[in-house]
Amino acid sequence: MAQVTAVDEPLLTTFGRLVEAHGRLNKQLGRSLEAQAGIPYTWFEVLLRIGRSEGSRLSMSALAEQVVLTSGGVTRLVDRMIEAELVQRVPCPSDRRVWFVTLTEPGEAALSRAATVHVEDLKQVFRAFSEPDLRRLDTLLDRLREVRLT
Amino acid sequence: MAQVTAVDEPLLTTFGRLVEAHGRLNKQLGRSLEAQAGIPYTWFEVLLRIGRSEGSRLSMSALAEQVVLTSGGVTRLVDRMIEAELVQRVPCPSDRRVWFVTLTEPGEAALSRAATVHVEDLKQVFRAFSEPDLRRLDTLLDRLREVRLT
DNA sequence: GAAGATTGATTCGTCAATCTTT
DNA sequence: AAAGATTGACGAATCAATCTTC
Repeated sequence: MAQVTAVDEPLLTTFGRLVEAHGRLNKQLGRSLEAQAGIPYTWFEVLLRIGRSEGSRLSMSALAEQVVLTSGGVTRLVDRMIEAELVQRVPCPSDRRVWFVTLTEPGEAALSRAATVHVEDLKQVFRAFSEPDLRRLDTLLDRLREVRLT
Repeated sequence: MAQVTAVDEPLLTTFGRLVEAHGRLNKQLGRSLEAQAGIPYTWFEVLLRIGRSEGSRLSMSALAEQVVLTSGGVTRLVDRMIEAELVQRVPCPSDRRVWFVTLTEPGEAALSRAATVHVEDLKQVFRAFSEPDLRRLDTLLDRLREVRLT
């Protein structure tokens, strides 16, 4: 009879599948987006998060929180996107430590184009998933993304 | 009446949640693993994949496929782990282009320790999830990780 | 010539330290 | 002193080119 260790725990496999699913999809969808819309997936995330936010603007730290990067990482990411003229830095009038990031005109256009491309890809990815399955997955992931390790 | 664009597509949100859930959990669990077991999550993945494989060995390319990295990325990853004496490169007798990676004695020990730590963390993460929910999530992720974009 | 693996150049994000504003 | 943001030094993965073996 084989010894049972932590290595056999099913939770390990479930989490491994999350990592693998993310890795594979991110790679494939990222390539497709880059090829068809000309921007990396990270940029798309930034454009989308800003586009969906209250007042269409996000502070650097709010953006970092949403895209799950460090503040230093976001500073550099936004630098590159400003270089590409897709976003702008706008000073916050009430707190001079804060910078807002907003979309430029070409930024909005890029968001719209990239979203169209990405949605088509996602339809393919989820082709074989039923509506109830999709809703279940969405709900489970929504709960999962809120989890904090104490 | 607001205009409906691709930006409003629910699939976009579902995939965004996958990315966010992965990002958050990976960051937290990675820190915990590094702090308590002394190895990065990527190393744990490598150890686990090898430990679970037929004959407890994997070729470089099989490893790359499983951990979703490029072959160049895996070469460097394995280099670091050899440096730390957790794995070994073993030549394939029947095909001299191929190198197998196997666990060393300390590698097996590290796998076992890290798995224990990681499983405890995962129990916390999934604390609020019922057994049926866990099974559903596992099944959905398993299907998702197989998807290939045509 | 194709497959497996490695290497050089580059890119992107992290960490820790720093600067400014509150 | 704490919070928001940026910077220098560094680590880890990618891509494209290369080498070896099939």
